[in-house]
Amino acid sequence: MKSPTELTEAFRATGLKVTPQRQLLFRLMHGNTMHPTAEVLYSEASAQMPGISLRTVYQTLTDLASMGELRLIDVGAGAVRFDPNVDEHHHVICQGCGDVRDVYVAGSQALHIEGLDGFSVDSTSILFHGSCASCA
Amino acid sequence: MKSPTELTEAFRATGLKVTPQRQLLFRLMHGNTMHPTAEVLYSEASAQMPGISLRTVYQTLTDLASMGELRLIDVGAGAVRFDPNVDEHHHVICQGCGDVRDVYVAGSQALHIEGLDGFSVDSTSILFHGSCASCA
DNA sequence: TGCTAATTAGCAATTCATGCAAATTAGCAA
DNA sequence: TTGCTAATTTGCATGAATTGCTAATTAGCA
Repeated sequence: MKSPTELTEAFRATGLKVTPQRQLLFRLMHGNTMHPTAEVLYSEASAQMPGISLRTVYQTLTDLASMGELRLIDVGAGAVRFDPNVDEHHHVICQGCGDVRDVYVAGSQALHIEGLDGFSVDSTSILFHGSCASCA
Repeated sequence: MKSPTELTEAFRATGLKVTPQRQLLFRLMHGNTMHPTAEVLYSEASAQMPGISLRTVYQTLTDLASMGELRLIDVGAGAVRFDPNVDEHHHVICQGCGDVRDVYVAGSQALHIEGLDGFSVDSTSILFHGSCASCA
């Protein structure tokens, strides 16, 4: 995702307001590799801005996602996670502790797929399930 | 998944009872390529067995899943889908109508993954997003 | 400084799924 | 065939995650 400064400009340019809540979330997400859920971000945001609402956190995150600045990750259990890395990449999740990491898969856009039955493919999401170094 | 007859034997052999509700779900799922949700199966089951409870449908499906007879598919939106195909395979989902198909990906277990950072991988789930022939 | 559309907060509502306890029943044994 | 008992089913309550709605607030511009 863009930097907080760039996002500020991009928002204003589109007629969107740059509120303190949004700025805080820009900062919390920028460069964040934790793949946090909305609840996690809400508690982090609350520490810096008591009274911010969970609703606003959800709102801002989904807004950023629909602008293409965040990627939503569904790991199959629990809440959706948000990822500021919007490059072509995929994820591993530790089945022990739930930790998620970004991974890069060579040739993930050129997989040989059988059984497409007329479907055309726009994008590919790969989720690897395994164990992290601590949980192994 | 095994055939209804084989499942009947397998259940009895484990001390589990073969109730009419379970038999119905065995039949509804066997060879089913629709990737139905629990709600869909509940309405199909209700047509043949009025009064069957949604709770029982969920219970039986998750029991079958934990026996390895069904695969759970999370497509990132809406309810979990159930798949009697337990071979190594993956899925395409049509972003228009939500239709899901099984697909086979050559070499999906030998992908070159970068950034694993000490994680070991046990299994891989690939979800392709696209459009089906009708929605294209 | 004021205006106005955008945003926030906060609570209700929804969706999907599981927990629980009472009533029922499959499968076995006599 | 009958009765027993543990397994199962129901049905309702509960829970987690997320969205809908609306009044109150506020950013950004004139």
